[in-house]
Amino acid sequence: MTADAYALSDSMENYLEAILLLIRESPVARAKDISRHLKVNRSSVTGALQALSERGLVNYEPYSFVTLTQQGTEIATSVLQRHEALRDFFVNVLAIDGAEADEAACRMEHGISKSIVDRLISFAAFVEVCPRAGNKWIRGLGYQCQEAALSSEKCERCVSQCLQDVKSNSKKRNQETMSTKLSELKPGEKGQIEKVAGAGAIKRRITDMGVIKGSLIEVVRVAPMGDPMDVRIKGYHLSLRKIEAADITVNKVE
Amino acid sequence: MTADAYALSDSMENYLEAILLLIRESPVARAKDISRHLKVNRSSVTGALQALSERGLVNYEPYSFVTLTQQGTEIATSVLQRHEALRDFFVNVLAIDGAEADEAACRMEHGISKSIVDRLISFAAFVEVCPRAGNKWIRGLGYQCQEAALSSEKCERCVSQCLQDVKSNSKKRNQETMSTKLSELKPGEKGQIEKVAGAGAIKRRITDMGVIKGSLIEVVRVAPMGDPMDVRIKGYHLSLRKIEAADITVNKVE
DNA sequence: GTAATATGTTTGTCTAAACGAACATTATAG
DNA sequence: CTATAATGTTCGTTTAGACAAACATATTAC
Repeated sequence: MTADAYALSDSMENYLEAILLLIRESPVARAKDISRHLKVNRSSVTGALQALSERGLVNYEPYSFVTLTQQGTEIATSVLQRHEALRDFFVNVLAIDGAEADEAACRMEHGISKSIVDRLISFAAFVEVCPRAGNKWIRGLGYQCQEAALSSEKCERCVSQCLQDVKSNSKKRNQETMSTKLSELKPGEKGQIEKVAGAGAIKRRITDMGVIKGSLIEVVRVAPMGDPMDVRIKGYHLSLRKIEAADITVNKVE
Repeated sequence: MTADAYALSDSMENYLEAILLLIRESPVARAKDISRHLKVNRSSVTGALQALSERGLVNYEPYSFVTLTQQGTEIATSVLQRHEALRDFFVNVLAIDGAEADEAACRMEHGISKSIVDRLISFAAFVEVCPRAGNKWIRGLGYQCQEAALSSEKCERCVSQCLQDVKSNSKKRNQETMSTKLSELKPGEKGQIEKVAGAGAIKRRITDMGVIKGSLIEVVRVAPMGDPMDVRIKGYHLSLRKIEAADITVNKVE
C-alpha cells in the first residue's frame, strides 16, 4: 500500500470536485480553470495537484493537462453527490434560493455521511415525486402550518387540502402520463424509472448506483442529435448514448 | 473597533461551543475539560483561549477559569443552535441514530447559514408536532413510499392512511390535552406555546428568539424542587425559574 | 519562426492549528 | 505545612494550506 487511503482534507476534496466538474464540461482540466473555479492562486493549484498525484488520485505531469484516476473519479463523484444531495434538498424541500443553497452545500458537503446523504436523497425525491401539485405539498404543510402557529385545526385543513391535491393531480396524471422512453425526454424533464431493459453494461452501471424501480431520473443535457445525453440520478451524473437511453422506460413526472 | 469581527474559524467555533456546554453543566469551564471534550492537547487549549481572548470572546486570565463574554456567548449559542437544528433534523426527520447524527452535526454545523437553520427548525418542529401518531407520518411517507418504488397508488394509500392517523390522533388529543403550565411538564416532555404572560424580562427573552404562538418548547432538566428548569426552544437553551415557567401556557405534545 | 502573451511552476514566506516536552502554578494528601 | 499530583503554560516543531514574486514553458499573433 504505497499511497495510503487516509481521509482527504476538505481542501483536497474541493480540488477533486472542481476537476470533475471541469472535465465534464470540456474534456480537459487546466490549472487556470481550477484556479478560477476555486478562487485560489495558480501556485496553490500546482501544489494540490502534486499532493493528489502522490496519493494516486490524479494523473499529473508538469505543464500538461490533468485527468482523474479511477480512484480519484470515485472520490470526486462521491463529493459531488453529497453536494447535490444537499443542494437539491435545500432548494426542493426547504425552498432556499439556488445560489445560497449552492454556497451552503459547498461548505457542508465534506462532513456529511453516506447514510445521511442516502436519506436526504430519498426524502427529496419523495417530496418531488409523490405530492405533485407543483411541489407545494410539503412546503405548504411545513411553512403554512408554521405560520399559522401550528394550530391543529389549520393543520388538518392543510393536510386535507393537500390530500385533495394529490388525488386530483394523480387522477390527471394517470390519464395523461404513460410509460415513455428516457430518450424521449428533453433537458430539465424528469421521470421515475419503470424498467431498465437492454444489455449488461449500462444496466449494471445504473443498478450499481442503488437505483430501483421508481427512482427519479432527470435529463440534464442532450447533445445535438440526441446523442449522448447527460442524466442525473440519485445525485450521480451519467452520460448515456441514445440507444442506451431508449432501453430505459420511465414515467414522466411534472 | 479593536477586536475585529472577522469570521471565526471552525476550530474557534468549536472551542466556544465546548465552553458553553461545559459552563452549562458546571458553573466553570476548566482547560482540562475543554481539552477532553474536544480531544485536543492541553497546550492547544491555552493557545485557543489566548486567541479568543484577543478577540474579546472569552474572559481569560492565566491559571484561572474561563467564562464567555457577552459576544462570545452569542456566537457560542448560535453555533450550538446550528448543531442542534441539524441533529434534531437528522434524528426526528431522517431517523438517523443519535450518535451518528451528533457526529455529522459537529462536522456540518460551521457552514450552515441562518436561513437554512431557520427552515430546518420549522420543518423538524412541524414534523414533530403536526403528524402525531408517533412521528410516523413523514417517515412513513418518505421511506415506505420510497421502498414501494413510489408507485402512485401506494403513495396515495399512504397519504390516506396518514391523514386518518392525523385525524383520529388529533381528535384524541383534543379530548385529552388541555392548556397547562410549562412548570407542570417533566423532563423530556414537550409542548406548544399557547401564551406567554408575566413580566417583561422573560417575555422579552423568549420573544426575542422569534418564538411565536405554537412554537415547540421542550423541558430538558428540572432541578430538585422544580426550580430552576432548563428548556429548549428553537434550538436555544434557556434556564427558567419556576415562577417564570408558570407564566407560560403550553399545549402538551406526545 | 520569433516576439509577446498566457499559463504553469518553483521558491520562499506566512498563518492557523496542532503536538510534546519542559517548566510553572495550583490543589490535595499526609 | 510540605511533598506530590494534577492542571495550565511556554517553547520549539510540525503540517497543511495559501500567497506573491520570479522563473519556465506553451500558445498565439504577426
